[in-house]
Amino acid sequence: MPIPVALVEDHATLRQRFTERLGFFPDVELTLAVGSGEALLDRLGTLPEARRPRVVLMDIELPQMSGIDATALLKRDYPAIDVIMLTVFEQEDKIFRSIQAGAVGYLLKDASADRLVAAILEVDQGGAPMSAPVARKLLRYVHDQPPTPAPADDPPFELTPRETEVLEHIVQDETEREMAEALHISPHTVRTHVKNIYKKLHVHSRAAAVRVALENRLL
Amino acid sequence: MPIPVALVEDHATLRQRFTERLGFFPDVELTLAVGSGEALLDRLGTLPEARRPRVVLMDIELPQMSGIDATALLKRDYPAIDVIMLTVFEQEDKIFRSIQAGAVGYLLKDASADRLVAAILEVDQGGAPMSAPVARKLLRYVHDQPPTPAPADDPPFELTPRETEVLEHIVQDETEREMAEALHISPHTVRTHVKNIYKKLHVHSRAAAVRVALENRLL
DNA sequence: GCGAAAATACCCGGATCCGGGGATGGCGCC
DNA sequence: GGCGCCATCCCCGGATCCGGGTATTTTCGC
Repeated sequence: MPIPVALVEDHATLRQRFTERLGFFPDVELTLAVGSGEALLDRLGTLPEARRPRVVLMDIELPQMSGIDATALLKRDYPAIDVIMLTVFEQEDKIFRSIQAGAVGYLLKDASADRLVAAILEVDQGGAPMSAPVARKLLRYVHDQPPTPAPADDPPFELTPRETEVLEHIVQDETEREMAEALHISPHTVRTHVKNIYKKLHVHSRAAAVRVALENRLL
Repeated sequence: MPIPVALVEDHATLRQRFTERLGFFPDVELTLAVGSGEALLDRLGTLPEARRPRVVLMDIELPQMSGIDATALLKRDYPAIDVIMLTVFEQEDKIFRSIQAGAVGYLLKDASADRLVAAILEVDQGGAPMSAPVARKLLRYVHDQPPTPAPADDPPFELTPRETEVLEHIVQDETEREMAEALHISPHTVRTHVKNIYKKLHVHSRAAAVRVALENRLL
């Protein structure tokens, strides 16, 4: 049973080209090709569920309603339908807005027919086709987000309970004398704890220790 | 010229298996295989830049220092080296923590040798190899984040461009003398910039400055 | 009871940081 | 031309940090 696919592309000649390119593949069937997001939503409203596409190829640059806005509305009303964005070239801000609108794939318009069909199949099977640069951008986005807290059971950098306590005071920017008073121990003891912490974190200064602590959510 | 690759895997038999599997491919060369994150960092410290690996295959489950912690330290000290995480099965929380530690690839340990080498080549060319489920998880993460706000026109804490530059070097844990050399200015100049930065961030030490910079994402 | 790890404490000398202040020149704006 | 801001440079003295070690006691699991 071929996967029913819809295409949203405002240029008629390009719609024709896509129709021809997909026509040679038995695994997919272009059952709908429209020129705008509005038209897609209108048509979907008239189709019974069995006749709806499972995957939509959505041009990101559409007149009036953008492909991103159309994707958001589509996913709102038909969450089971997967959307692959089509664009001429990759723009980072639009990649993220597409994904946040609910697209699960992102392809260049001039991708080969093989590539297109492979993407449709991958999406239909729960994947998320994207080019290498797009994947790297996603990683960078996740990397730049605030750190995801680690499960508490994972002992971070093998710090002992007392070392963790000292590290907390380091992050609070206390001097070693102040730490000693707060913990009721000798400043010499604090010094030794600090040296051991530095060794475990592979750092050579309290500023670096603070950074590792915050970046790895040790506290 | 084959890509120099390092492997961090605590089980000797698995290290041997990886060595054998990669041995048949002329595009990559396993130049280093160690049993722990600590050992990797130690070895890297003794290697000149030309002899360092370009890609590291990092077992996520390592005794003592975890693969994630090792990745964070590795990226801090050797940002040009790419890391591919190896795991037995995909755990969502570790995927994200791996990426936030700086990994750019994520593979199952039982991936075929072809898949492994393809991933190494992809990473080396700026890609981010991942399985379909992992890609879908990334998309879901991005989708679930609050919409990305436009960058504020207001510079945070009113730091001047030069002060921001100095702050970056502070976060990199350089001494004031090192900063002076890097920026081609006098250490006295760096000192004045540092004092001005402290005043604007309302802190009294570089550790506190690092903390404010990281917590407020000033860089 | 034993061994290992953790916690504690101490010393030394060098390096760096910190905060107080001062100064000059360039640049853009009024 | 004057003003304010930015970037630059300098000096001083005190405080703190850092890394090299060493040692003893306490705690905990076996």
